[in-house]
Amino acid sequence: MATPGLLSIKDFSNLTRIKQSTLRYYDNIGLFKPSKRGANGYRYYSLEQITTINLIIVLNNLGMTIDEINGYMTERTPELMSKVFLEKETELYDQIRVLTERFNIVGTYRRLINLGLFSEENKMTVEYREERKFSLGKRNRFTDDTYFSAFFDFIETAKIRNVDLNYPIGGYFDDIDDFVDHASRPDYFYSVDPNGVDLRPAGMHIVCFIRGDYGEVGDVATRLVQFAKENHLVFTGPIYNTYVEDEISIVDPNHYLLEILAPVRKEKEV
Amino acid sequence: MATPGLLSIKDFSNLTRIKQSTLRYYDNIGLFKPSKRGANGYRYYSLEQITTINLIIVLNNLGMTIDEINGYMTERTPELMSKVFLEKETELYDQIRVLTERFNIVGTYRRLINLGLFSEENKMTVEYREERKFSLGKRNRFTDDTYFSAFFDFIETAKIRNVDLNYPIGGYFDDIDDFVDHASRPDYFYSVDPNGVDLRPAGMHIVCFIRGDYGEVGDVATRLVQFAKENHLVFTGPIYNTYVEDEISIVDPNHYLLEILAPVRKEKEV
DNA sequence: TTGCTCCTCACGTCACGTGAGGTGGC
DNA sequence: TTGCTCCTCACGTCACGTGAGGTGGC
Repeated sequence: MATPGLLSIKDFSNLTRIKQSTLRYYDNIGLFKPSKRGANGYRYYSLEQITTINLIIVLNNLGMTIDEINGYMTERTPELMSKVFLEKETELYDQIRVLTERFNIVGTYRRLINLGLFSEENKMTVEYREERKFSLGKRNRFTDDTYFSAFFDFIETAKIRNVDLNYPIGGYFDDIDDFVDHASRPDYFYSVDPNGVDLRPAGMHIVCFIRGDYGEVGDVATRLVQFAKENHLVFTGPIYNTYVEDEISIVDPNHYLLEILAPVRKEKEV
Repeated sequence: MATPGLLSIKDFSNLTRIKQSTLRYYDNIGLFKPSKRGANGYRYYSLEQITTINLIIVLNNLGMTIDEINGYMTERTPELMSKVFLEKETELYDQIRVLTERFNIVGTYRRLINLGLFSEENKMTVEYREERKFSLGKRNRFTDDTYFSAFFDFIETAKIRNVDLNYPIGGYFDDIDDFVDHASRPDYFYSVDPNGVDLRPAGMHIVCFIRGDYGEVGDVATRLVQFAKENHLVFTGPIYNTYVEDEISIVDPNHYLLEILAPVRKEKEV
């Protein structure tokens, strides 16, 4: 400290934990200038400037731009700041919602991937599955030969129907007959959104994992029927096809991993 | 659609809701190229490219940089992505915590400002106040004439003691005697952190608002004692000085608004 | 000719961080 | 002379968005 009460840029930087480069930058743009300049151009800051820089740091920490902060440097009243802060709260709330949504998305993908990693392919088993929420799209209409025609519709109407496309996507068949009849053309597409409005109830399911591109399921539908017959099981609900490994985790489209879930109960003995 | 199954940049942009400028940018940097270029340089995208761009969008929405995404375009396995996603979840969780903290900070300032807006200055009243959390700093030692010497210590040790400096700051006196004795030199500074480890209990308080710069409280301490005497009140705890309007909402330092709280109970009748 | 779609190229953005090259006082 | 602190200036960053100026086909 050369002059009493005045701090060099180094001391002021250490005290406030603001980088020297930032202090120079704020000086250059006119946001926050040192109270004195030495003959050699050195910057000197006064103790009183701590409250000013604190204002800047707090507003900056609240996510305000330099421009906004600059505006409040000369003109701020309790009434105005109360209003501004209320708006900031709304903004922050929205940002938190977006990040929470992302958090759910990564978690959903990760859990599906792990499900695939711990499963055996092509083997049919009967397992208890907990309930899961999801979001059905509109009913599919395949207007031409391609799988895409209905898929486009799903994508295009997703926003209107509040279906979040960031989650993995699955195919839904009203019943086993539909699945046997047109296994590569689901009656609906759906998004595996854990906050969706539709519900897959808990219960026993035939579970089978198979590999292939979208819509390629081979003869799994008839094998499903066969397996049910052999094990005295009756189908009790829609068929769920969920890609637990899709383009997100697999490079080669021919190796996506599909989980097929068919809710069942035991045949009643006569 | 000139070529069957191929989409112009406009159509592809509309379908995927990705801006044309973004598609051109992704092409330029080599992240995502159209499957064909016309003789005139026009870009044409195939339907199959939707899954690829979906991968990019999803990873982008998860907050990954273009560089990270580029890395995963050629090399990704379920095992790797499961690991990466777990790390992303941690990152996102931290970001959510930061934003939640900011949300609390703006809310705290706003509520203090509103408190000031609805209060009358210089008037003493007795009011019930709910409990509030806060964070005490270390005990103050004023090594020279200035208010700053102790304040610096508070700021410098804040990080070590986990005291969040983004919240408004107040002064704390062990009892009314200390306040009368050295009203502009609190025994402690504290941060009005709603997640702090210290607690101001609920109860009746003498409340008074006065205006002035930091540490300028005039004769309010003796007036407090006088008021208590007249109203047969006994002081039962520490004195809390909170700046409800500080540099954050007031330009002129001589007009900060200070709230003084003194917990009291009625004198027992003999 | 007009309108539409598409192209390339260059520059702007936001809040700094970094590094080169140089100065001044002990 | 060496080491330290400070200075200015210029360029880089990140993921695009914007605008100028021009082309090609109906």
